[in-house]
Amino acid sequence: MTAYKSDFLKILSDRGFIYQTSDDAALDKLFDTETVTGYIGFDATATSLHAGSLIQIMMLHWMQQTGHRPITLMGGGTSMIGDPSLRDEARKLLTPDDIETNLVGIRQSFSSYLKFEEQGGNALMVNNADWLMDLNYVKFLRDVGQHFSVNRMLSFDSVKLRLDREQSLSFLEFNYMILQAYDFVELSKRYDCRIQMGGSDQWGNIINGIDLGRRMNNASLFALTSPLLTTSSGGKMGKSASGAVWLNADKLSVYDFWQYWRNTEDADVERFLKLYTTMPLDEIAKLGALQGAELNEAKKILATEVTALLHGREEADKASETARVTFAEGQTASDLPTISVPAAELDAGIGVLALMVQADLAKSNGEARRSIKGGAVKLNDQPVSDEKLMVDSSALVNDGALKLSFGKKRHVLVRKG
RNA sequence: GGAGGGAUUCCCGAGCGGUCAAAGGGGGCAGACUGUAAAUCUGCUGCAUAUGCUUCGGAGGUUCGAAUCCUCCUCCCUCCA
Repeated sequence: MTAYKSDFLKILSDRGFIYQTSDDAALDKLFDTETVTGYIGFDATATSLHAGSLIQIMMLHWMQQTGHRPITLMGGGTSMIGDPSLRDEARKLLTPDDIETNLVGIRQSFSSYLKFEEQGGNALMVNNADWLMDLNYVKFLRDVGQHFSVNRMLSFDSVKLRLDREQSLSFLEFNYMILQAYDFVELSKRYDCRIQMGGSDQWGNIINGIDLGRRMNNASLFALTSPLLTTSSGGKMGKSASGAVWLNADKLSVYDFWQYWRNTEDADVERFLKLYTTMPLDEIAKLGALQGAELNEAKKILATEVTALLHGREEADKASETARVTFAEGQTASDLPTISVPAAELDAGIGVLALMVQADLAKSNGEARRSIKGGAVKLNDQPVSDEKLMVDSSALVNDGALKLSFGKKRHVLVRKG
């Protein structure tokens, strides 16, 4: 890596965000001398983003921190079509209303990292539905389609892999890269957006946008991609016990979010500190140098810092304290994720299996039953061996709550509600 | 348009009339060991439960009995036009 002069690229490079750029020198100069507008595209297929998108979000964050203007492009238009790659028959298409709801949810987590206009910042959130939905097919083909060579499109990895593996590739999907390229050009026209960032798998698509921009408007556009993140043992980022690591608190409690980062593998701690926190690099180096069990301290800091960025310092500290009480002292902390069971139901007694499901510790009675057989379930720290066990109000020992545990790490408090 | 091949549980992939809720691997979860880590080993991995129910692209049919055979449909792939 060359030594960058611009603050933005220097930080990104030092912290491990950069995989590839389209023109190192020119890009560096651009960021060093101008206020640059850049964007990253996101799906609008769920009401929340998850940890897998966090690296992209952090890039935008740094962009704004170093004086530039980040744009989050929501794929409202492309989400309308639905991703054809998953071939389980006709996935339910998202309605405009669904997408609108999703955008609201997603915006919520973005605002932890970026300052939008109403927060006194210059960040923008735009939706590609604004220009994609009204395209005229013939006009589009003439204006845009003429610039694409199918020969070349076929040579892109995303396409080639599919063809080589004899998997089907719909025409619709084939067109995604064109739409994405068009997005870039449209943004450059509307907002003078100069750079598109994304994961390294997006390289081909971004390059297409650059070419298209040059051909249509003689614009000079840039690409920057980040490495595709996996954990050291090869797992995908953003997955955990209960599924995706959602950013919105209503989909994943702050405590569980904290726990996700707390359980980072040793080998990933330093890398993650650089990518997902804003801590100074020299401090990170110190933490990363810790060995063996001491590394656990670094993991706690990682968890708290990442959580603080998203949910605020106060919430992060609370999660950290809850974890300390739970694990270090073996006590029952009152801030563990909590569910309420109607008083009448609890007085009458409820089966453990049902309770497990209600607490979201099992997806079905069957799964709960199996976990009990496997010795994974504890009630108030006492192993549960009888799947028919009835739980009633007498189990509320800790301050009006009972603690239901699945494995060593997942605990839920049950209260009468 | 012609000829052939294929669609299996989260993924890959066996099965080719009963012993199939369906081999094996991956992934995921739990247990043991640890440091709330990794690696390793073990167990679990359709739903409900006391021998019940719903699964093998879809709809019918043959049979005591079908993921397995037949018919039609849908989608995919390869070769030829």
